Amino acid sequence: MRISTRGEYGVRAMFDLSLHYGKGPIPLKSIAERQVISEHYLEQLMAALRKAGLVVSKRGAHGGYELAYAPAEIRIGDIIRVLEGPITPMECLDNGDGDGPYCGHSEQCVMRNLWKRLQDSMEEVLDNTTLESLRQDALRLKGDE
Amino acid sequence: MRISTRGEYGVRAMFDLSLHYGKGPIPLKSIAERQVISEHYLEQLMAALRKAGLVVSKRGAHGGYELAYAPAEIRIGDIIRVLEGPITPMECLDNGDGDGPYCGHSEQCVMRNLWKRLQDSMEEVLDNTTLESLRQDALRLKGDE
DNA sequence: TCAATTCCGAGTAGTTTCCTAGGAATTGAA
DNA sequence: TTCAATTCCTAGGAAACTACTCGGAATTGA
Repeated sequence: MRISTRGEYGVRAMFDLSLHYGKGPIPLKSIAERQVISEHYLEQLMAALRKAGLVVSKRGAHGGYELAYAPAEIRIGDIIRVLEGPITPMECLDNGDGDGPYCGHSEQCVMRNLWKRLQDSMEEVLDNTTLESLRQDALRLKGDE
Repeated sequence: MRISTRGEYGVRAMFDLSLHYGKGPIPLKSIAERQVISEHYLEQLMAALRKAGLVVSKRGAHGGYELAYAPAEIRIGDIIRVLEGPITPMECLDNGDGDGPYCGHSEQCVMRNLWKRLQDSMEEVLDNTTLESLRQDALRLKGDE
């Protein structure tokens, strides 16, 4: 039931980008330094996020990455799905058809309903939190200091 | 973000036991057959559940396992915690102290709050569902057929 | 005594995780 | 034109984890 470093680092990096949104491309190196993440590893995560269309990149000198949309448009769930795969506690919830080995048993449906409720509650949190809401949280926290 | 077969099988086995609650010990072999789970593997899971006090066992002929408490007393979260470890999307939420490498940064707290909300929503589902509620669901489903 | 059962520890193939390594391609600036 | 800064790409690899299997000892009721 853990989010791996892929998801964790990915969200941290995207949050970092959201703090620099509108200031042009941010080099991966600086993100990696601020967030204390292996540069080469983060590179792979950014590649996935780029292919998914969540960030855009610019190569060469003064290149880097920036968010493809405003922070308010990017949900944490979107990031997690790219880096960790579907948000689901159980595989059978994923492939629309109920083709697990035991599906069709009433018992199985009871289980499926349970896992579905869990999935829904997870997605509710992750899809109702955007990079912008995190940014607001951070501003508020800073103000409280 | 997946529950492994340990958690899945464990919940299925415990649900199976709840359907036979009060009828004396149920041999592991019959649970494994009904649930189509490897006997030896399930044995290991039951050992963990026994050590955690969720089931009691009886050895020898006519032995088997039964729930240590009434189905209404056993939460799915209890089972998952025994078999999968703490229900938490991020390790830093687990060890009470915030001793991760980045804790203390306001940024880190923003992340921590996010993961905490996710954890809470997961625990809410898992701890508000008991074996008894699953049993009721199953009865209702059966009645609808 | 025997068959059914739990209990226990070891081993293992395959997958996943979290990286590291090295270099090609692109770009802006001096 | 050159050079440094950057993204992009592929490959590899150690360690941990997952989902088991195997074999046998101990216990118990008939």
